[in-house]
Amino acid sequence: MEEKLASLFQALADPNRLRMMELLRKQEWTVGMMATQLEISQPQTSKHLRILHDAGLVTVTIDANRRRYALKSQVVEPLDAWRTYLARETARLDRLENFLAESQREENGS
Amino acid sequence: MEEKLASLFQALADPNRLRMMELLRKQEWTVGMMATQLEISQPQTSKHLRILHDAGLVTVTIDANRRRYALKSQVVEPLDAWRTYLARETARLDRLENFLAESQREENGS
DNA sequence: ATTATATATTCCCTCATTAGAATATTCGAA
DNA sequence: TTCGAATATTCTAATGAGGGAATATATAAT
Repeated sequence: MEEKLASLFQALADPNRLRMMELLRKQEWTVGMMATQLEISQPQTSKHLRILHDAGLVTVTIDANRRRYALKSQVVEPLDAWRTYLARETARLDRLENFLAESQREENGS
Repeated sequence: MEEKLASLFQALADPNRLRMMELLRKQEWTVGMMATQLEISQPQTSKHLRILHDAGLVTVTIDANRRRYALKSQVVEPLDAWRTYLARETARLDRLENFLAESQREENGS
């Protein structure tokens, strides 16, 4: 089990692939569309999509000489869970920084 | 944001570190305890725990010359979300396999 | 049949990651 | 202050991942 979960996280552990996942939340994408949107090369786009597909995170529909990639619906929830977590942590850190900045100002008596 | 999330997943994208996370769900652990439990070397244990700590997934309490590592409570939920997802997917695949095996038997008329 | 388009794959290079071994650091105990 | 236990760090070798360029494959259009 640990192995499988590790592969999953490995597939997600790349900024470009996460950007792809984000785009895929909204709609299906062909390789060319994605490459244009993300401003990365077509081969890179294909490679990253293959990794996501191998990890079972996306589906492919072959449509003539195009491939339409789509997000597996089951992935949305766990992905959101992490995004929520990260958003909360970031907010928490921001509040901490503000607090520390306040304390600093108070020390200076300004 | 993508960058931060990618680092998070990167930290989790290792079987040993996931085993650590699993152990940490139950209780706090010192480095030595974990090394023994997981049967990996002390330096490796320290290194992996450092990665988890740098990613903000665990906390450390310095206690004389020991360190007690604990899971940050906020990570339990998103981690569980993925485990649930994986369990469901595995179950789904198992059912599919069973179905295909059945179909095969029917074809043979046995 | 030939050509153009969309996508995938391969090769190569570079950089990151992992594990093991050895060493350094920290702290309590004697 | 010296010793031992617990932990961290460094060094090195092996493996893996990501990007660019070139090439291969598949399909539609002519």
